[in-house]
Amino acid sequence: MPTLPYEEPAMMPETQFGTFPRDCVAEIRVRKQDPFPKIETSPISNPEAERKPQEEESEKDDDESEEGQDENGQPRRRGPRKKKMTKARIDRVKLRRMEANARERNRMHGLNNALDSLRKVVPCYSKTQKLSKIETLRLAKNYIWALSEVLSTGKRPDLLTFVQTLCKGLSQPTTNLVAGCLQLNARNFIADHNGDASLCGRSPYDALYPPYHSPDVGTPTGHGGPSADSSKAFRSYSYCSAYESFYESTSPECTSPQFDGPHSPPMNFNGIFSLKHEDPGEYGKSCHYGMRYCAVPARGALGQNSTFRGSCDIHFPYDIHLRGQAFSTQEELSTTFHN
DNA sequence: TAGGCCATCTGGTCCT
DNA sequence: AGGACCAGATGGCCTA
Repeated sequence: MPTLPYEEPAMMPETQFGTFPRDCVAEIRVRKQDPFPKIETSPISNPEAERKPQEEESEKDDDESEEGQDENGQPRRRGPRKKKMTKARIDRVKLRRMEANARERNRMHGLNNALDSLRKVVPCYSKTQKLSKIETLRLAKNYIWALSEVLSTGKRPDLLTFVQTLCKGLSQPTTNLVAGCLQLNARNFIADHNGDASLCGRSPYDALYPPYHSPDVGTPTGHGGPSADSSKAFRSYSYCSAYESFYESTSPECTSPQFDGPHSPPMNFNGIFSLKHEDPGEYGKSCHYGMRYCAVPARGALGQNSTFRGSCDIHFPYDIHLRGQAFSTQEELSTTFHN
């Protein structure tokens, strides 16, 4: 339903006051709409605001003032007499509407700023390819979930499972983005229509562990994104070698005895997940972690990862965990995250 | 051109 | 009374 411009709807409060029959809805609306009518009555108590418009007011107000006169022998309109919409009153309504619009704009800007801040602390951040709002929220939720799993287990995480958790419910383009962020071979990382990331195809990883297949792997919907076959944008390289060269250590998946497959991490750690944040502006100063999305194409040779490290401007706790040895205690892990 | 995403306006509702 | 919050409507922009 199209919204009405200021001027005509200036009648709105009047309508709510008396044009409608006195049914329940009308009464409720009358009660809820108090601010407007009361503002309208306020000029009455203000002689200046009231007298001036009467003298120099437009024909509109004249017409309104004549409504109750019944001067032409016409039957008077039913219902309570409408209050005059003087120029001052109209201006007042306009002003309040403009102020409300400005507040609403500021509110939404604040919300967007918060979303931008959120974009910067989730794994995939790019100034050139911003995640949509909904995808940002989904990824953030998955990220928290995945980190909660790290905290709850206190073990070096399974990268694949971590990525799978991150990508749950995300659109295909965002899934590709996350996969790119994490330097996975997109051919081996697709999502089924439920949004659950899956492994398919062959890779050195497959040679060690049976690939995890969703029983229903297909082209995901949403955004008209590329299917698994079309995700050639990502270079094909070994997940393990990438991992190892990137982290200068052996991939846990390549050495761990068993791939457990995806599982659902707990929603939180001990019922509470709190992560003390630095000021966003501090991220660039303190970050020295490697895995970060820098809006650069996936690199085949991740061994030369110095370029990634130097330009880092966000935290990536997952990388914090990967770089170091397995945290011995939950406290140590928490300390790291909180610092 | 259709669909997705976004910003903005707007009126309703709730809260202080 | 006034502000915050919310959701619907609308139009613009972008991309496949």
